[in-house]
Order: sequence, then structure tokens, then C-alpha cells
Amino acid sequence: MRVLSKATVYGLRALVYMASERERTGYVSIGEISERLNISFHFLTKTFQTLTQHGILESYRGPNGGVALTKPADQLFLTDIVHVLEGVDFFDKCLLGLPGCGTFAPCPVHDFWKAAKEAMKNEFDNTSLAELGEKVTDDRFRLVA
Amino acid sequence: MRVLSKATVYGLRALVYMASERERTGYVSIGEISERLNISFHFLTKTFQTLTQHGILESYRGPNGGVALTKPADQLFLTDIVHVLEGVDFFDKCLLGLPGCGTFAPCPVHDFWKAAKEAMKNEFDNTSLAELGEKVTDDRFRLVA
DNA sequence: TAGTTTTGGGACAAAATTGTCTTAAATATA
DNA sequence: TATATTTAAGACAATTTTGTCCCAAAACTA
Ligand code: SF4
Ligand code: SF4
Repeated sequence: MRVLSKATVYGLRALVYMASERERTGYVSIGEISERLNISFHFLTKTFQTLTQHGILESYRGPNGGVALTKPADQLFLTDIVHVLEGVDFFDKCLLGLPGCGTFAPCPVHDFWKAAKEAMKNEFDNTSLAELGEKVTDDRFRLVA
Repeated sequence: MRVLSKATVYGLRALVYMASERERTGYVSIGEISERLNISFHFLTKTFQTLTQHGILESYRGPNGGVALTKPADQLFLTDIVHVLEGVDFFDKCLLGLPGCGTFAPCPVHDFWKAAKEAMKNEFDNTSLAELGEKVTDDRFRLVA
């Protein structure tokens, strides 16, 4: 049950890492993040560019530059990130890939799929980066490929 | 929020179609299904081969041949199909793609992801092809690309 | 037996995703 | 100014997924 693309997965891991560094001020370099999380630097950079363009991150070039969250981590929710990286229709897709979700003419699986999507969206809506960052207590999250 | 591969989506649509043809006996040809559901014949054939090899379908060649469900549709559940087409670890995957899911040392998003997966699995466990087939009442399901 | 229908299986092509690399632009520091 | 650091942007390659095609095998019909 794979829900997120790799690009989103990497982006999320990186954002959670940033949120976990509560005490730090200023920018965090993408190089540091990619090294600590063992993520391809260039791949992550592209994802971060998207996040920057959409106002999740702000970036700064040059020595001591890097990226920073544009808002406090407790005001950034998973839904915000996913909407940028996967599209705003992320929670509107049909399980069977049919176009034009059916408030009218629902397809056979609609009943349970709609409920499942809503539950998922509810979780994403209410989970902030801060909440996730707080749970980064051991090294496992940082070290795994 | 895309959960299933195209191969699985097509396979499922086709199985639901078969289940919806309650009155029919004997084999249904893949050609008929692919035509009615507007699915690539060869692509669907490969998916059906997998299902046949894993005991979801039985097939028969030659005129009036085709495929048939090996069990009554009310005894085939979404989980059965998904386990074959997506792998038995379908409901065991991490949201962040980390290996070795953590009953121990859970990663930051574990709490809510575990609940979401269980809810989803519960739905799949309890939804049979018969149940879905019964809901195929209009033409929408059959005709859409 | 010959010809037709249908699944089986594999080669192959196209497209999407993932990953790598190079160069440019911005910024800091000496 | 020259050099080092860091993000921006896009070309390019590798891999996976998706889709197409061809031919063989099985079964029926005449
Ligand atoms: S009615 Fe619901 S389940 Fe059916 S196609 Fe639309 S979104 Fe998907
Ligand atoms: S503990 Fe849960 S969220 Fe963390 S890696 Fe394992 S399955 Fe994923």
C-alpha cells in the first residue's frame, strides 16, 4: 500500500528532520539533510525547489545558506505538503482510477473508498510537522536508507 | 492518493464486471471484458494470467473458453486479489518507505499510519467481489475509459 | 485433418518515475 | 576582486510501470 511517491517520501522525511531540529535558527543546508538522511542530494534539491516555489520553504544561497520553513512547524500540516508535491486532487482520486468522482453515479467501490479517503485526509489535515518532529528521538529515522 | 497500480485497477474492474454477471455460467472471454471495460486486451490478459496462476481465476482455452472465478464471488475478497497483484506485504508498508516496520523503534509517523493501514485492510478484508458486483447497476462503470 | 477461437508467454516499445550530473546564479568572505 | 559555498535549473541516464505485438499451445468445429 504505497500512497506517496519517492519524491514526496524524501521531501517529507527531510521536512520532519528540519522540524526535529527545534533549537536551531537560520537556514539548514540541503547538503546536510541529504547526508544525514541518506537521500540523493540532487533529487532532494528538486523536491525542495518545488516546496520553495509553493511557499512551504524559503531558500537562501551562499555560505550559511540553505532552506527554512516559512512557518512554525506546528502550522505546517501534512496536507499542505502533499497538496504541493502530489497535487491538490490527492484526496479526490478514485480507487479504480475512473475519472470524475461520483457524488453522482458512484462506482461500485465508492462507499468504502470515500470513507477511507476521508479518514486519511483527516489524519493528514491534523498532523503537523512539529508533531512529527517531536517524535524523532532516536537515530533510526536519520540513518536508514 | 493512488493506492493501486494500473494493473491491479484493471484487474479489479474486470473481476467486478465478472461478478456483476451473476446469471451467467461458464467462462467469460477476456476479449469481451476488455472490450466492454475498454481495457487493453493484452495488458489485462497478463494480469489475468497472474490471477490464474494464483488460484483466483481458472481459465480455459478455445472457443467458448475464457476465465471464471474459482470460487463464488461472495467468497473472494479484495484482500485476496490485492495480495496476489500487489504482494502479500501490501498492508505492511511504511508511509515513509523505511524498511523493517517498527513494532520497535517506530518512526515518527507510525502512530497514525498504522491506524490508517488497519482501517484500510479491514475494508479490503470484508469487501467481496459479490458485494461490489451487486452495485454495478448503471452503465457508467462499464463505459468509462 | 484443417481452420478458428481463445489463453499463455515472451519480446519489445512507450511513458512515467527516479536518479545523476553539469552549469549558472546568488551570496559570503577574504 | 577572487574564491568558496549554496540553491536553481535543466539535460541526461537508469529503472519501473504501462502498453503493444507476435507466436505458440490448447481446445473446439467442420
Ligand atoms: S464514485 Fe468514488 S469510488 Fe467510484 S469512481 Fe468515483 S471516486 Fe472512485
Ligand atoms: S514504524 Fe510505522 S511509520 Fe515507521 S517505518 Fe515502520 S511502518 Fe513506517
